[in-house]
Amino acid sequence: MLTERQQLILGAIINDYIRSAEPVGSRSISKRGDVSFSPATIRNEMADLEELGFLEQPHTSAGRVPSTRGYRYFVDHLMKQEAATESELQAIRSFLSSQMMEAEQVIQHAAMIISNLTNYTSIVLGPDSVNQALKHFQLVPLGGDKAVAIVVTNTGHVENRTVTIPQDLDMSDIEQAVRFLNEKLSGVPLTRLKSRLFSEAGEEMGRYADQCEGLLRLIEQALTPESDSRLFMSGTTNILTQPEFKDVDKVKTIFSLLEETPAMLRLFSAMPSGLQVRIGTENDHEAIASCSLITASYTIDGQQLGTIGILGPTRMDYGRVISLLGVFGSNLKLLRPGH
Amino acid sequence: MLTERQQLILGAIINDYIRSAEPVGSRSISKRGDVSFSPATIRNEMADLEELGFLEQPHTSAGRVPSTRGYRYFVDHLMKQEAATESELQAIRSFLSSQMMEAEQVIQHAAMIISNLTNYTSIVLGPDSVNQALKHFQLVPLGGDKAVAIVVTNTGHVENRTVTIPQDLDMSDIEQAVRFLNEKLSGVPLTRLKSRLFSEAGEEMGRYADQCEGLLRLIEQALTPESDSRLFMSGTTNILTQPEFKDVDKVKTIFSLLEETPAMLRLFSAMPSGLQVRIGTENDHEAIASCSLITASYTIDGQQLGTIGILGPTRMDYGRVISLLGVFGSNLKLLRPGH
DNA sequence: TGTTAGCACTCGATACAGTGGAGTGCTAAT
DNA sequence: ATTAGCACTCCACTGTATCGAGTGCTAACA
Repeated sequence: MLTERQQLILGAIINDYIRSAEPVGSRSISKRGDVSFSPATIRNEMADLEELGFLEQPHTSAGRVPSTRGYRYFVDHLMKQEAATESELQAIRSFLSSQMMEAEQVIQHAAMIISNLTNYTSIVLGPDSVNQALKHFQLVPLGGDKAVAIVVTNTGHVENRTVTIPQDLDMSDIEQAVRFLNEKLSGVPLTRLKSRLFSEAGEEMGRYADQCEGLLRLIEQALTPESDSRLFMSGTTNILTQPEFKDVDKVKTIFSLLEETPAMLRLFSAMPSGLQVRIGTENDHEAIASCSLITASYTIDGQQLGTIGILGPTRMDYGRVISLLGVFGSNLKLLRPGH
Repeated sequence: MLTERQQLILGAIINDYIRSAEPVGSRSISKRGDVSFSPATIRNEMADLEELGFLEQPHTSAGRVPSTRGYRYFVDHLMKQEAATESELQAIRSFLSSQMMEAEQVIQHAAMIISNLTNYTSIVLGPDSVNQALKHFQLVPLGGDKAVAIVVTNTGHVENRTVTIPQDLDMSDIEQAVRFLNEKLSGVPLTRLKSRLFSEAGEEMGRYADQCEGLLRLIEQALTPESDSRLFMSGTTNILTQPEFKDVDKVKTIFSLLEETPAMLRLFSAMPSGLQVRIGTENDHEAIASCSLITASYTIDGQQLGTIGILGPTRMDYGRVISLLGVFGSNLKLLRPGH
């Protein structure tokens, strides 16, 4: 529906704006090598593009700025993806295949690298509990009536919490229960863990005594995952380097959103899997109405493990970020989770 | 060395400035109930106080602002500590004695509360490895040649890292080694762990085979603690609400310091134990030359476990923060670490 | 008919002078 | 020793003028 020339001009404007962060005028577009029309012609097209909703004018005598719709069109049709240099991509890829660490850590480090390369903020959402299975469970007594409960999942993720042991429980009973758990529940998805715990326990119940009550509650408590541990961010201060955020108040609203774990989880759960771009007001959250969020889900052996997201101003370098995130698109060959 | 009246006036000025964040003039001091002198008299005293280095003047016709030295005198001699309400203190105290969680978590939550109450940033430095002993060590195989190494200390702190198992190692050998470790090294301070590992292993060496080489290196790797895990912060964005930090560049330098773990560790290690106040340029780090850092070490059963710090502008409410941190001064009755 | 040169116009950014007021330092009176 | 009075300083604010980048429109042009 846009003419060739309109596309050319729209693309030129957005590319310029991404670089300069300042409204771009007809003159500067005309001086570019790739658009060989006079400023007047370009002005006409700009007026049309504005009428169509792709551009906006901060005030009458200023240049044009892309609108959310403009960016959207750009991302969908115009953008060149080869904006990331091959050496950058190689650096991340080699890092991902280095196999030095646990999957989650590798992803987090990779996100950190991207955040450094792009000067945007990166957010990693760890594996959903649906996609993790119990690998190992352990209770380490700490003296007194406290113990540390440790849950290791098949992705190598370790979660721990301190629990209080009811006084009427015997240590040997607990040890037996833990051994039983590891035997029977290893490999069970975290989400099903509790129901399986109760059903399995029910069968054995007859044999063991009735203090199982307290024991069960203890274990249930120990198995409840903390939701914040799924979120990992890096480069949050990069936001401060972006010229559009030199106003402290804007920064504050964004930061408070980032700090609010449940809101972030909601935000991410609204993103479908695969590579996804949410531009400005397309995000349901007002605090980031002037930001864009690009997410990519990463999978290992076909199993969707989590999501990595890049948050930056709407004027963000979409091509670059998308090609960088593309590294995660193909099935990663990281530490293979035990089946 | 300061006269009674000078102290009164200095105190009044600093208290006013802490509230208003704006240079305070002789008139406003004179109008306060507690200082019954005319503006002229106060002006004279102010000029003297400035000459002595306790006050500063942003420009000729402005009011006075406390200098680092002024704050120092205030903290050492003038400040009233009862600035925190008893109900606030009680809230924290009851929280600390709730015994619901592991010591470290309790401290972190308490720090969070203080940070919310004061609108400053709180930083918790976890137990030094000198003060932690091994409680339990475990290797959980993950499939492939990876395993998660888990170290539990007597403070209930859990640390984990993923390690690669050399192919030539037998699983049963590893299990035996882990059992051996838990028997022989439980209770050994983390700092001595490695040397003890080698000495103990040396004795047993004769009996076991010579693949100990790889095994030892594996365990050594697993026992090396991550230094970042000792730092915990909350309320970092509170900095943005302080009027002195409406300049983004200042905020940026502070944030980058906060993100730089080693620098933060250095900063904290420069603070002696007990309650400590570092005002403005007294901090060795330029980035926080306009900030004050108040730290308190917390001890449990006489054992120094870590440090809690509050970072705010030099114009911070010292009395309030110090009295809030005072809660940690007395020996805490938290989860008692196993002896 | 599509393109472009020309021109009047708009409007933010910048610079500058003027004003008001908060605050000071000094002096003289109490 | 204290304070009232006063001249002085200097920032913050306001209004005005200017500049220039950029626009929209019209008329000429290929």
